Amino acid sequence: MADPRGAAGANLLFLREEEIRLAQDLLFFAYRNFTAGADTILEGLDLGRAHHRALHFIGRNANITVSDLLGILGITKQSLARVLSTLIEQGYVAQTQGHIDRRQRLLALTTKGQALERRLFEQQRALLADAYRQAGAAAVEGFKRVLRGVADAPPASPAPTSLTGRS
Amino acid sequence: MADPRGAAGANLLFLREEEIRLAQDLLFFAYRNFTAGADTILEGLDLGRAHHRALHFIGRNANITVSDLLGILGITKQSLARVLSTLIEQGYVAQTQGHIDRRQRLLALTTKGQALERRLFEQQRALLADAYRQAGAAAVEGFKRVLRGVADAPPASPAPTSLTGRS
DNA sequence: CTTAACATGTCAACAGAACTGACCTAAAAA
DNA sequence: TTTTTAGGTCAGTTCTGTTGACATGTTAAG
Repeated sequence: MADPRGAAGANLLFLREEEIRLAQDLLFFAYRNFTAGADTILEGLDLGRAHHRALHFIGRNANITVSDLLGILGITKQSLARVLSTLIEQGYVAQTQGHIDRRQRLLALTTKGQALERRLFEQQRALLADAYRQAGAAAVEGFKRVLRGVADAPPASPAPTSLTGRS
Repeated sequence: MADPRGAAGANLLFLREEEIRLAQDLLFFAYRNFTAGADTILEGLDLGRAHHRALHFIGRNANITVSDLLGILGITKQSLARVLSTLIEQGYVAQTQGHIDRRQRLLALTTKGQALERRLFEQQRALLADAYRQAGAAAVEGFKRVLRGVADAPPASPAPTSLTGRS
């Protein structure tokens, strides 16, 4: 679909580029705003965003294994260990041994953990619900469609800096 | 949760909540995917995501002042200084004194800086363009509408930890 | 003209969250 | 029985953010 020379093509290209740059801006500011509220709550508890992420995904996947959680978060087990040990020490998360495979430590939120997770959730829910209301149902559908496309994209094509495309 | 009669209401509430939680997931994975490609490029240059952000906003605002950039990034000047000094040392960014107010140091990308910024941009452009294409123009409009709502939201309402059950 | 406010830079110390590398235990699989 | 897997832990490093204190020009106000 190359649109060689012609001011129309160049203009379209420009619009496209400006459109993408706008999206970059929006993603940056939106993501920051999205996390800011929860961060404020966490501060008062001596927890950080990493704790929130663990809490969130344990909440969404009760009795998840450590390695599955590692896979979702995309961090090393040493990084997770620090976060997880705080959450367990302070009673937000409980571990139980797997019955089928007793090497596994299944993770789940305690009542206290559920309460905190809900408090953090409500903060983000309020923000998103407002945005959803203002944008309308159709926009929300589009929002999710595009976001899903970005989230499910392949793991970054090789930077076209060299010609050695293969291995 | 008490489900006082009418399962319909509770069900709607459930759907709403699941919808929001899904959006939390999507935002997390999308944002990570979105930044991953650029991060890979930056690694090879001994630069980090913070450098990318500075590069991006200087590119979008030629001759921006330091304090305006600080305002956009939302970090301290000490944090920016570290990042900025690397970018200047390595010739990605140039400073010029303001003519109206000679205290100001106006920031702009050098040719080398523009080249790097473009390379990083292309990586993200490819990702977004694919998602846009698959989702369709209408979805893109909705995407931007919702995102703008989140980005422009007020700076986090006071955590409703008290009993003020809201308005 | 002096003084206060402002724009910017810088030194030092510290925290959060990621990383690598090495090594350990217990349980499951081969 | 040997090897692999799930998980834990110690130690050190990097990046990016934070405070606090202070220095240097420059502009604006008295």
